[in-house]
Amino acid sequence: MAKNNFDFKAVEKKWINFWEKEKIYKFDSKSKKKIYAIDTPPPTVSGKMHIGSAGSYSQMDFIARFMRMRGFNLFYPFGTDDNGLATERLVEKSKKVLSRDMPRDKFIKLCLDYLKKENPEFIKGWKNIGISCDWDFYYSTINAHSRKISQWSFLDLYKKKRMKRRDAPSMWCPECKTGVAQVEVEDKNVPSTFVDVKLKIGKEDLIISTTRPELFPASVAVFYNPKDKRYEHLKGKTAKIPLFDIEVPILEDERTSMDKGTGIAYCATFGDQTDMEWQKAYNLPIKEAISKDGKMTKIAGKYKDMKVKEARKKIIEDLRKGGFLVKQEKITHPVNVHERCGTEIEFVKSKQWFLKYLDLKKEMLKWGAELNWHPKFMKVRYDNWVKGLRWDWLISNQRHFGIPFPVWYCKKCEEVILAREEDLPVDPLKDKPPVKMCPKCKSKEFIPEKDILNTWFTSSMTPTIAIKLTDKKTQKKLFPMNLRPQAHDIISFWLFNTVLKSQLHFKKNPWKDVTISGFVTLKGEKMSKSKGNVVTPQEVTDKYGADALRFWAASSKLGKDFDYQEKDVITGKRLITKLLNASKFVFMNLKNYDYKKLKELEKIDKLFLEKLDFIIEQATRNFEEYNYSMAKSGTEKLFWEFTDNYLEIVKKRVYSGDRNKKKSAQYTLYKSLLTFLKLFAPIIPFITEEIYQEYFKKDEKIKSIHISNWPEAKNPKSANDFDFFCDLLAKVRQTKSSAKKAMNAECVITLTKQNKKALEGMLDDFKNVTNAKEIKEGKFNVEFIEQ
RNA sequence: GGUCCGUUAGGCUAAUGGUAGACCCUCUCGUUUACACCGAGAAGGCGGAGGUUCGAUCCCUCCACGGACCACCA
Repeated sequence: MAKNNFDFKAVEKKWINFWEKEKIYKFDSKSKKKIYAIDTPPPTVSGKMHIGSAGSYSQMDFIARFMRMRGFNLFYPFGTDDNGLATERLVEKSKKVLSRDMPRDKFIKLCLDYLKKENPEFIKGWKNIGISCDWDFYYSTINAHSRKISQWSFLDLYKKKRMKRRDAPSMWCPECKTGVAQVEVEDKNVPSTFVDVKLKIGKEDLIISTTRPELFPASVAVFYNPKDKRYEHLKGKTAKIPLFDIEVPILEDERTSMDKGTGIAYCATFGDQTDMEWQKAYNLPIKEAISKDGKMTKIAGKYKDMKVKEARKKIIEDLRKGGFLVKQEKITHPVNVHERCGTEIEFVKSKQWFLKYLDLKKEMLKWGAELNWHPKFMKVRYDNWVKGLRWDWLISNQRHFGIPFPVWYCKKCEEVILAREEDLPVDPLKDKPPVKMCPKCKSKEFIPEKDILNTWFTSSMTPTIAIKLTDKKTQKKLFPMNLRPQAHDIISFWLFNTVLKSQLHFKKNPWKDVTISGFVTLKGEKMSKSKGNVVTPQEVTDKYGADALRFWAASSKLGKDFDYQEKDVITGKRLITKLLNASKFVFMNLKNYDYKKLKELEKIDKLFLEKLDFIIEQATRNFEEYNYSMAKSGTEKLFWEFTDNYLEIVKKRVYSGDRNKKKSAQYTLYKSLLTFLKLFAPIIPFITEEIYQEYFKKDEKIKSIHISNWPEAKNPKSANDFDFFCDLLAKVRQTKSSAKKAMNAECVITLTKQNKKALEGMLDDFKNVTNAKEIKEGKFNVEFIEQ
C-alpha cells in the first residue's frame, strides 16, 4: 500500500466479490436475532444511475449497515420497477419491436428476458456503490410473482367493494391516450389567450372571459355569483353562445368568483374540475367536444377533427369576424399536464376503474400520523396530499404493456367476471375466464379487459412483494416492516399508495419508520438532462471511489436537498487515505504485540479511550435516530484528533518507550483504530473492510467487519483532560509557529504550577510531543534551544 | 392562494439558550522512520425589525429573499 498507488477500484471489486461469495448480507430466516426489515425502493431499469439515487440509496444503506452491525437480522431485499413506460421504451429500443404489435404476454416475456440479461449489469451499479442488499431476495415488478400479487390486490379490493368501474369524465392524456390519475398530473405554465366574448341575452350583451372558446359547442350553462349585484337581474334567463347558437341557462353559484374576468363563468362539459362539479350539481347535460385523441368531435360542427389548439385559434378568428370578440389578451397561466409527457390534460368521458377512497381522508391522515417520519416535517406533504385529493384513484391505463386487470366482462350484460386467486397471474387477452357462462345472464360470451393496472398500483405493493419472497413462517415476522426509505418526490405516489393499500388489505401500516432523502442539486439547481448539469455517479466513483461518494452522501441530513460538491468527495478521499496511513503506522508499531501482558493504561491513553467511548455512544444514538450525518461527523472529528494529536503524542512511546508504557500505547492504538473502523464501516464499507481484513481479522476472527459487533461504550466522557492536554499542546505549537520554528524544534517549556500539575502522569508524553528538553514551572513560555 | 423548509466566513456547510465548528480558498511556517492525497498557525461569519429571557444565531411574531409541495387555473 504505497502512498500513490492505492488501487481503490481493485479493492472495491475484491470486496464486492467477497461479500457476495461469503453471503455476508444474507438474511437468515432461521436466525433468532431480531429482524430489521427494509422496504427498498425498486429503481427503474433505465440505463444509467442518477447521482440522486446514488445519494439516497447510500443514505439508506448507512442505516442498513448500522442495524446489521448492531445485531439485527437484516431483511433488505432489492427489486427493479419494470412495469412502466421506461422499461417498455428500453426494451422496444433494444429489441427493435413495438409492444403494441405483439401479444402482451409475449412482450412481458421479452422484458423478462431482457431483464435477465441486463439486470446483472444494472444491479452492478448498486453493488458498486456498496449497497448491502441481500440480492437473493430480488423481484421485478413485472415478473409473475409481482403480477400475481398486484392482481390479487385488485381482487381483494374488489371484494372489499373498493373497486368501481365508471363511465364518466376523467382526466385524460390525449398524447398517451390513457386515463391518468390525479397524482400523475402536474402544473405547468403555458402561454394562452384570454378572450372576452359577447353572449346575447335577448337584446342585451353579456361579456364572458375565457381561455377555452373551443369548448363553446359543449356549453351547458353560464354562472354568476349570487352575491354579485351586477348580474342579479339575469336570474332565470338564458344566454346564447355565439357561433354555435346554443341557448344555455344563466345560473347562480358561489363557486363563481366575482373578480375573475367579468365575473361570469361559462360552463362546458368538461373544461375543468369546476365544470364537472357544476354538471353534477345542476344535472346539466353532458356534451363531449373533445375526443380521446385530442380532436374536436362532431358537435363542434365545422371545427370537427381539428386539434384543440387549432380549433381554438380558428374559433377566436371566427368570433372576431362575427363581431363577438370584445378583447383578447395574451396570458400565461398554469394548466394541468401529464407528468410523463407534458401534454395538457383534458376531461374525457371513458370507462375507467377507480379505487374508491375519497371517503377515507380522515383515516388516511391518521395512518400518516402513525408513521415515524424522519424528518418529521415531511409528514406535512403527505397531509397536504390527502387534504387535496379530489378524485378517486384512477388505476386503469389504456396502454398495452403492464399488468393486466384479472377481469372479463359478460358480453351481454357486462357482468364483471373475476379471475380465481389460484389462477393468478392471468392475462385475460390470452386466458379464458374461470366460468363457462355468465352467472347473471347465462350468456357464454365474454370480453377480456384490455386495460392494464397503473404502475403505482403494483409499486404500492412492494412490502408484500418482498415479504412473499420468504417462506410462510418468516412472512409473519416481517410485517410490518421497520423502514421505508425514499426520496421526497414520491411521497404522494409511492408512500401514500403503499400505506393506503396496506391499510385496505391488512388494516395495518406497512412499516413503522419512514426516512425521506433530499434531492441532489448542482449549484443549487435540480440536475436534469435538459439543463445539461448532470453528474453521474460513475464519473465520481471512477475518479474518487465509491467510499468517497458515500462519504459525500453522508454529509447531508435526511430531508435536506444537498448540492453536489466535488470538494466534499475529495474530503472523503482524504479521510480514506488518512485511514490507510494511520493503519499502516499503527500496525508498524504493533509487531509482536501482546495486549494480555498489559498491566495498566497510561493516563493519556485512558483519557483518549474515554473520549472514544463518548463518540461511540453519540454515534450509536445518532444512527438509531437515522441521523447518520451527525454520527459521521462526530467520528470524523475525533478520528482527526486521533491522527493529529494522539498519534503524535504516543509516537516516541511506541518507538522507544519502556515496556508497559509502550504496551499501553499499543493497546490504545489497536483498540481505537478498530473502533474507528467500525464506526465508519456503515458509511465507507470498502476501505474499512480492506483495513480490517489486512490487519484485524486474524485476531478478531469475524469474517467481515460488516457483521462484526458494533462497539460498546464502557466509560464515556464528553470532555476530559485529553482536551486540556491538546489545548496546551496547541498553545506550544502556536508559539512555535509565530516564532517561525519547526514543530519539532527543541525547546524548554515553562508552565504554570497549576497546568503542570494537571499534566501529572502525562508530562513525559507532553515532553515527547513538544520535543521539550525540560518543563519548568512559572509563567507560560517556550524557549528555543539554538542548534 | 395555502403549507413546509431554508437564509451562518470569499465559496460550501455543521452544531448550539451562555466562548459558532469543519472543508475549499487566502496568508505565514514547517515536515520526509504513517501520510505532500501531509502537518502547524493566522485571517474571516449568524438576512432585517420587534418580542420572550439574566442572556437569543438558536424560542415567538412580522418582513424580505430563495427553494419545495399542494391547490387554483371560467
